[in-house]
Amino acid sequence: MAPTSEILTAERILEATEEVLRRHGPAKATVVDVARALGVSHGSVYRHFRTKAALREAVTKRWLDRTSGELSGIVAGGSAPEARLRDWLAALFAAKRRKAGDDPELFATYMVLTDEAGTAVGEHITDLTTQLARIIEAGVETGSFTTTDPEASARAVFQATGRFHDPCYAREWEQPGVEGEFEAVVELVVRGLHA
Amino acid sequence: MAPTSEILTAERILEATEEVLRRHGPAKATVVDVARALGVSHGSVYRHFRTKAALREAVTKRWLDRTSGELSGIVAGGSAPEARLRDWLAALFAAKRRKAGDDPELFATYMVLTDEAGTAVGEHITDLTTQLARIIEAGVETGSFTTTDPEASARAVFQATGRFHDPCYAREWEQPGVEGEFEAVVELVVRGLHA
DNA sequence: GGGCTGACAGATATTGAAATCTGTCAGCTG
DNA sequence: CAGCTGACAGATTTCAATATCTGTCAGCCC
Repeated sequence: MAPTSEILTAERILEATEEVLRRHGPAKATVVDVARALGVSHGSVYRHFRTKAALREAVTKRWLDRTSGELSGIVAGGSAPEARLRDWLAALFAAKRRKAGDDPELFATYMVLTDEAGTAVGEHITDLTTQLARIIEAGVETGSFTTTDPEASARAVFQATGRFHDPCYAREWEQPGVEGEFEAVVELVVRGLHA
Repeated sequence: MAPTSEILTAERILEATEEVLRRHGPAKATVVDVARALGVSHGSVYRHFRTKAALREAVTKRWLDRTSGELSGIVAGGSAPEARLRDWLAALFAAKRRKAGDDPELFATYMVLTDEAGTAVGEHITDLTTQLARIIEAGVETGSFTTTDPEASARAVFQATGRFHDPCYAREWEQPGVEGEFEAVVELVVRGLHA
């Protein structure tokens, strides 16, 4: 519509794609829509992204990266490792719950996108478990935690708390009692990490 | 087709429905199909089940009950509570993995059914966590486990191991390394239950 | 010439008319 | 008369014709 006279860049295409996805949803968002929103022909979009799938994956990756960025601050924090672990898990839960609760439709859109995405989700999970591993390593050094393999423990902790961050459980995050369930699982897991 | 001369009973309808679901899948299985398989008119089916949804829910309930039945034997076993807990979790994982791996289409069918089912799934989960609570109570008595609320701990253990029994993870149960991941989570959880 | 356009072929999605299904019930049948 | 049938109304699903989209590319424009 508004033929913005700026140069067409991958970044601008990604922004427009996010907007189109927000408006139309994952099923009806077409690259023609994206091109129209940018005031260019759809051929130009294909100059920056080989396929529609690649474009969607790039949008997904951006979204996922924003989420891990929100958490990375906690890893370096100065508090005791056990408190940091609890904080990190609580922050992950809170972030996911907020995203799912504030705009359920957009969240559903990204659930569809992450299902399509090839490597992006795997990389995101690796990213998060690596953050977890750093915290656990710190705990091993201070003697709070005991484990022979912090990476493996990090994966176990991540998987054990899946109910509170895996999107497939999103609809249960608003039910009464989840807070308590979250506390109970975190308690179990933290105790399991101790000597 | 073959007009079995026996009396039409809810049980026979449920069996025929399972067969029709196995053959046609959840989307294309109609109550007309079920009636045809039994050699009766579809009106007769409605004499035993008020709606198609009620019929499907009854089939789902039967299937779920068969699964919990398989596990209940372990709860009463004579071994040490910790070993019993490990056995029970391993048996749950093995049972789910077998069902999903042997006949993926049928498993997918039941995933659709359980999504529709109203209370049946919740009751099934309550059933399983109650079994878990019995084992944990036994462990508290022998001093192996420490917890103020075995029911709550049972729910936490069940949720923490969700990745290895929740159908939404079924596709990951065949990937290499799951065994190890399962062991790691069970280890974490069992340690968390200790004093 | 680097970046963009727009027409094109094949694949995918939409649409609306026709077919099938669900749930009911008056009446048949043994 | 208890249990079953089959025709019916409204809801849902199928199917095929039609429209739109994806991905390519020769050529245009700045």
